[in-house]
Amino acid sequence: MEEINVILPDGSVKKVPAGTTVEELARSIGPGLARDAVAARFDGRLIGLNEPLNHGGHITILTFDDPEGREVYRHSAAHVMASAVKRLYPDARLGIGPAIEDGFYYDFEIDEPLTPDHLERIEETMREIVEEDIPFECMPLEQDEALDLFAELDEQYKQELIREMEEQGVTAYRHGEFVDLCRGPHLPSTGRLRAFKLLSVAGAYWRGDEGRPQLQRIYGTAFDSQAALDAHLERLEQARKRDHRRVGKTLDLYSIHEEGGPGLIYWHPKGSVVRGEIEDFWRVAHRDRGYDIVYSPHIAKKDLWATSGHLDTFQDSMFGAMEVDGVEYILKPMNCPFHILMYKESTRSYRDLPMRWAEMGTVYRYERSGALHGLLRVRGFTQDDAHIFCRPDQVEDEVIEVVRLAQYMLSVFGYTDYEIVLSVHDELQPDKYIGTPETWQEAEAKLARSLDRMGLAYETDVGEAKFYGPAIDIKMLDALGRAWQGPTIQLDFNLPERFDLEYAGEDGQIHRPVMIHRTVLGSMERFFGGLIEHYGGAFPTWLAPVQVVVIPITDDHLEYARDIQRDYRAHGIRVEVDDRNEKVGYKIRNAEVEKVPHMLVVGDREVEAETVSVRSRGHGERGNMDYRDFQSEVLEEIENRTG
RNA sequence: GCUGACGUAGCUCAGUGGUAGAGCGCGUCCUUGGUAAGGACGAGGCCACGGGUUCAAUCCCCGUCGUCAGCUCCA
Repeated sequence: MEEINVILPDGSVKKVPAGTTVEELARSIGPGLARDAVAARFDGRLIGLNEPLNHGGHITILTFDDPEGREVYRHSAAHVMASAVKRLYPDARLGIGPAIEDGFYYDFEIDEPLTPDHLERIEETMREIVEEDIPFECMPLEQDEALDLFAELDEQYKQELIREMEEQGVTAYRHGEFVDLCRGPHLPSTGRLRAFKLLSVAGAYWRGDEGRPQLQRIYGTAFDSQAALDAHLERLEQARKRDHRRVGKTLDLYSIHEEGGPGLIYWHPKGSVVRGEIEDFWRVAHRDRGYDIVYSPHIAKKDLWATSGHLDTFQDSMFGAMEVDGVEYILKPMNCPFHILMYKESTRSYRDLPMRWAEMGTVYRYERSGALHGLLRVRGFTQDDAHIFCRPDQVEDEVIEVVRLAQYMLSVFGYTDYEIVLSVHDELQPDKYIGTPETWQEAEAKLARSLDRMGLAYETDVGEAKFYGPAIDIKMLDALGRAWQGPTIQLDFNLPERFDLEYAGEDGQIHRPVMIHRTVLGSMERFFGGLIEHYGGAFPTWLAPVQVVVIPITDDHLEYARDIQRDYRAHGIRVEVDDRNEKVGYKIRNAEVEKVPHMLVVGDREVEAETVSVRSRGHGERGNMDYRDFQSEVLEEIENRTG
């Protein structure tokens, strides 16, 4: 038989008979690999384990540890789920069912609404299908054959997909009685699935279009071992424990009230301390970088929003008008027109530019009720906004300075990793934007050049630009590796045009300035929500609502405890005395649960020696220290924002 | 906004067609205890709101509001 050479990832060459399957190849390399293999990449093409190798080439055998292997594995799990659903609900119509990050989903049209009980039954049926170990078979079909097949199966959504396919021929995959339109590849058989779980069910519009039918989407996940699945579920549980809505409640940071209206945040004293610290820090950081800090009103006449273009492109997000003296006013959804009015207050010279105006500006936006989410998606929020008015030749440098500021601010809050996205306009949806194609291209090019000059890697997202200009969006990764929308830097040639902004150039002529809209934290609400989860509620000392708790052992030590409180407080430390009639252990537990950074236990020994017995979050008992020495330590920790 | 689930004490949650329970928290008292929960007693509920069915509704049905999981949309 003819022999072929397959080249493995390490460069070694393996000689095998032509027609050897990937699985056989894996077995010849080692039993471990044979056991874990799920698919392979052969000369750039993703193939299944059953596929015979008919010619030589480069091969990488993929396991669950490879992202692509994971995708194949979970996609097969989605098929198994779909076949289970069809067994239980033969009338169910199939939508699509891809693998996604951390799992998979499948969309179905089923008359009966699915509940968690249904999921259990589906999961049970999936286990049966896995037990039956049914082989996955690939079926290459011509377009019209496929159409006939799915017409016969009464799968209208699949038919729609086939009709829109441009390439010649399609493939379907079959296991047992179940057939699905699918590019593949798949696991060799259903028995290869080792661990899976269905997680939730929710509505999802067919093809993401609100105007089309809503299907029922079942989410699930699959892993190559029960242990890995358990670990993943444990991670979900850990994330749930950090949920800012839960932590915000237990730590008494903020609330939302049905009586007051959804999406409106009430900052409690403790949450307000954190916010105040963030704002103080923010102000200093901005003044240091040449920003002026301004304030502006909350409402303005409707005409202003017509001039800015908000009425045309942002109206769906704006609260309705209120009438004052026969004139309509609108609650501000953005701060920019206000800063623009201030800019126009006097004639500006090129010497004045750049002008950097920053404002903690509270804005209101109408968000659809289903979009609201804790602190992350609200209807009233305070942006750490700023507008930089500059000359065209200053844009790139200004953008770079903003990115640097953002990097600095994020690092202070412990966000060391982030992803940068260049959000550009979508030429196919011109009515989403104001301005001409030329100005858009110029603006997008300037942003890209700034990033290039900094040597920063970024992705480009088409259609993610604001209505007035493109943006650099920075997504910060938190302690659990999740991405949060953070700083955004938006370039705007359009509003200066609409408001006819001017400055006198060195040449004595009138010129048009450029505006940079930017936030480095986003909004106080969203940033705070992210921060709560990032730290799991255990704020570093400089942000902690209570920095030190003094714990007297008995009432005899109360006076000393209060002396310490007075002294620490006079030095600006947020310190409380736990004077309740409880035992030390109880008070310590309480302070631990509230994630107070430092506890000072004081009893006879401490009163005698003017010391404190220190217990710090994450360190446990640290022994006795002079109370003034420890105070210096805390002050240093706050000053340096460590700890 | 859409689909589904949910809404019971301050919080987390049980529960039943015959007007309600636990733990934590809160209050009072006892206790003065050395590094993650001492004990006793007590207060606290229009069972989200509005209709309907029923002799009787917290429970069943409808609607409204809100929350949650998503979809869609965003700082």
